[in-house]
Amino acid sequence: MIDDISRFRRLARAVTTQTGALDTSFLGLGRPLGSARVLNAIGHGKEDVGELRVYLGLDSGLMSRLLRGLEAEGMVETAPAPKDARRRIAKLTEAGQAAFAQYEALSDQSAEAVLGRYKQSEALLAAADLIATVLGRDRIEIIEADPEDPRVEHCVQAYYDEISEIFGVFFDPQVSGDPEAGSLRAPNGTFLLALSDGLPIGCVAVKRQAEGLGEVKRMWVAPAARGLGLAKQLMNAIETHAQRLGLTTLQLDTNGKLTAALHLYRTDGWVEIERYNDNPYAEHFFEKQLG
Amino acid sequence: MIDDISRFRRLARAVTTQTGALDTSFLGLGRPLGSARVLNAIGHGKEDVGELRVYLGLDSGLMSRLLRGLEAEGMVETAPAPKDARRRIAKLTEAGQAAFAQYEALSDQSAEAVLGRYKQSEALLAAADLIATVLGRDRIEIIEADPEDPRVEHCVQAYYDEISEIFGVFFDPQVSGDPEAGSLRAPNGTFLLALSDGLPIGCVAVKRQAEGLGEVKRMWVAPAARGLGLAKQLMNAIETHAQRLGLTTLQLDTNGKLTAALHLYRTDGWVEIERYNDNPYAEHFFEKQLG
DNA sequence: TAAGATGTCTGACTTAAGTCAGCTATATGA
DNA sequence: TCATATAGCTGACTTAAGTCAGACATCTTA
Repeated sequence: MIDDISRFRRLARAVTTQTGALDTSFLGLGRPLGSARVLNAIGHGKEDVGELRVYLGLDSGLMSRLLRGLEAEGMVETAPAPKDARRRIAKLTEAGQAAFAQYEALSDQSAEAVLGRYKQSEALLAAADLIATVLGRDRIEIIEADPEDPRVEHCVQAYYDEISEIFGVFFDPQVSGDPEAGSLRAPNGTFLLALSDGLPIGCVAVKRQAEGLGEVKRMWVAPAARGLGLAKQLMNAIETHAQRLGLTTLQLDTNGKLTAALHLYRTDGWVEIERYNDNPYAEHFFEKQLG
Repeated sequence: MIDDISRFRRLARAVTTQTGALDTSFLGLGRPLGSARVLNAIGHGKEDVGELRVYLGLDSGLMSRLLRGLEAEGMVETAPAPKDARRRIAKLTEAGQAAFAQYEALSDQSAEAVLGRYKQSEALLAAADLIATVLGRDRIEIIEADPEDPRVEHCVQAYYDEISEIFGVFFDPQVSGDPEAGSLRAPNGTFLLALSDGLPIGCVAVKRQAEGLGEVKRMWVAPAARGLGLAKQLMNAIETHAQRLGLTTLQLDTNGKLTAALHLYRTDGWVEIERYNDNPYAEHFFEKQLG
């Protein structure tokens, strides 16, 4: 009755009821659900026909017909892909974008209706982030991003907020942007961002300090994504990128209060070394040889 | 990009992807989704054909045909309702129950797969409860239940755990059951239980103290259901039931630490009165005239 | 008890969704 | 450059899903 699995299945029912209602309302716009799904997927940036097919799980014949229908309606235009003329790229026309905007507005309304009627919506959103991230853990992507990308800035801001909180000191997030931004992009470094269905949930950066020597910085995982092994994934990814930048040794500093981080470094091939900088908040220093 | 509505919509996508996968796996059992839905709804206790139709949102013709199909398969038997021979009641046969059990096993497996791969599953479950309850707020039902119903006991246990926590004292939940159980059922009182899609999320009881005088007890709302106005709904419901029991005045005691409760009573027609018992944890005493 | 309402069923549809074999154009690699 | 693989398209299907009008039995109420 009140066992864990029932509790969790209840979530699926609740969301499905809600989303089912949305699907039905999608029909109100007069287009069958199949075409509506295709139109929305294109609107969300899935433009390659093959990718669309996989994403929507459709047969190639059906896909083709649905696209043909949307073309006849004037919602979509397709053209061969420049690099491979067998593949086709679908794009929304202006009318298509307008239709897509209508669907988006419907979805937003339904989300807003729930959020607006609940007072502690930050708690609700945190719960939503957690569940969406756990469910989507197999679809987390780690991408290279510019330090001035707003999604990176969101993570860096959260990172500074958090260490300010932990150390009871105010770390200036340099509202004008990360002062080290320049050294955190190629060829002197790189910034990696973890995305779960578009939401930034973690980051890590590396910065070249000397010939062959790099320092790992800005390691952060969103609260909703902790416990999924994302930190380890990020570290693996940054090591790979560091090697590509020609780095052979990595260093990093951290603080004893960050126990999860300490544990990760100690079990992931890092060796504790002597203090190598004068960062007053750093207590532990690590090094790892790559390759 | 990271606005509240996108964050919330992301949840719907994540759960739909997950549940969509389940729907597809339902097809693996060789029955079209429509019949599978009907079979599952019957298995979950929706036996009245009319209720089934509303619940699944189907046309009466389609409903009838799907039932006929399941009957032909030997999964379902229908019979006229005893009280109204126009209505029909559908029941699973033994074969039907076996098929239903297969679907349940599939659903459990998929929930278990997610839960099992996440360490802090209590956090995940709490988040799931919160979201499911908020989404299902319009479908919360308040029912009369026996004080020894396991769902009531679950709430009472949680109630005692919580006040033990708040007052730093151990309140004995009387493992053998609520000692006042007898006085919390008709004709001397009643116990109300709030259910959200089957999950108990709150309770309240009333107990006759004298001719026309009742006392409200065991008022509790689950953490996941706070902020939805459920306490007020429960109070309204218990007042109605108290009137039916012939009570004209209600009393209750509470503690200053329970600020939300205090605020509710003060704004819901209750008048603060003198201490009327020797409960050492009670600091405030209220009374309300009914009718 | 007759008139109207209700709940379900059936037949005759329409539409959407999905499948499959075979076609064409393009790319790839020995 | 020729065989083979790949991506998408088309025609000819099947199946599922949904709609609608009317039939019938049963209940309700004036």
